[in-house]
Amino acid sequence: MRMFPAMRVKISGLDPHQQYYIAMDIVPVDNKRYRYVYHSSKWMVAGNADSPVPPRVYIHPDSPASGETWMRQVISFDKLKLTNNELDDQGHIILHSMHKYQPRVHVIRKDCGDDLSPIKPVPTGEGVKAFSFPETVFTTVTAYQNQQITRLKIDRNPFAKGFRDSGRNRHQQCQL
Amino acid sequence: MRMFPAMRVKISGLDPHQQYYIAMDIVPVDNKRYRYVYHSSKWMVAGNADSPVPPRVYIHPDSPASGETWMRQVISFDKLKLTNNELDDQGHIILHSMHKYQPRVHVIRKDCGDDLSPIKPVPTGEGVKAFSFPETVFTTVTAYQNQQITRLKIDRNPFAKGFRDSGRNRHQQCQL
DNA sequence: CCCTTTTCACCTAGGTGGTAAGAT
DNA sequence: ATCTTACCACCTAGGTGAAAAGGG
Repeated sequence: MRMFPAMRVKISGLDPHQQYYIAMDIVPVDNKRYRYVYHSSKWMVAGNADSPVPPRVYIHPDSPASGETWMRQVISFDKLKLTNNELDDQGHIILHSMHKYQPRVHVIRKDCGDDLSPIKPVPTGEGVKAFSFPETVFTTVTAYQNQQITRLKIDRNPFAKGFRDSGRNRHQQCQL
Repeated sequence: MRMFPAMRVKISGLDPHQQYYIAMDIVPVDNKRYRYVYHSSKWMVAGNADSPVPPRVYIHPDSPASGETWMRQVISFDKLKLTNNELDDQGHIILHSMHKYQPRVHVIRKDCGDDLSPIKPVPTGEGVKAFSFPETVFTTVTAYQNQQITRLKIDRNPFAKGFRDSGRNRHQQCQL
């Protein structure tokens, strides 16, 4: 499934005439598993993290493009897909439920991206830079723990419009 | 709007490790305008062609890719879009209605595709080859002239499924 | 007990030909 | 008279949270 809200970034300082790949991966914040304590509305440590999963990378679909192209637009990662299926073969990013994660944005000069692949770790070294934003750390769930999150999603995600204005007309049907 | 059925090609003889763009353009077959004569079920010349339109090229969305990748798959042009609006700014291919056209497939070695653009003619010369298939010539219309074409489209295009099995249940509605 | 999966109605987004109205 | 456009019901394709069912 997709992330919502999606990560969106603006980039400056690229060489306008150089080609780049932009990619995202998602790394564990710590070595812990969490549970949500309802009465205190807090995430609490609930043991050690599950075993690591295969590394996956989301390569932004506009890649490769020139620095000029990347800098002209807001770069959105709304098509990135997550799964908790460790055997996934769709190229989705694999995460454990009930763990804390940090998304990272990678800017990769085209000549350094030869072994860039959705199923290999992001290359490191010359011509590759990584950026992460602490305010984007999140905790994975399979069911919402927090009504404020549910409200945010229903109010802001266009695909959830069916749950706004909820009471009326929702269960009427027509048998022809 | 899209073409249906779409052009689909298989390519062989590429260098597996060379990168290529694949593109399509659509060129006039002759300098004539046509009309359909119903009683004889034939297209007849009905004057000279309208004035030329801005050149457009559909660059296959998998471009660029290696010869190996291109040769492994059937290459479909089903996302290509046509319009009769000469002022189109969506990058669609512009055609006159009631004219005869021939689609062409272009194979462009990556290093020869530097000035490849949806709004410029396909480059020619070394590293660029064009292919056309006479059986794919077609005549443009804004309304179908021929019931066999209508039937083919309804029977084969998944989006037209609503017109199959036509009589039953089509006009029932439910007023809540 | 708590977490996960499945199924559902309800959306977004957009591709069909029919039909009636519009244009030349 | 003939071609074109705008609108419509009906599809495909797939993204929502709720609720029920499943699982350790």
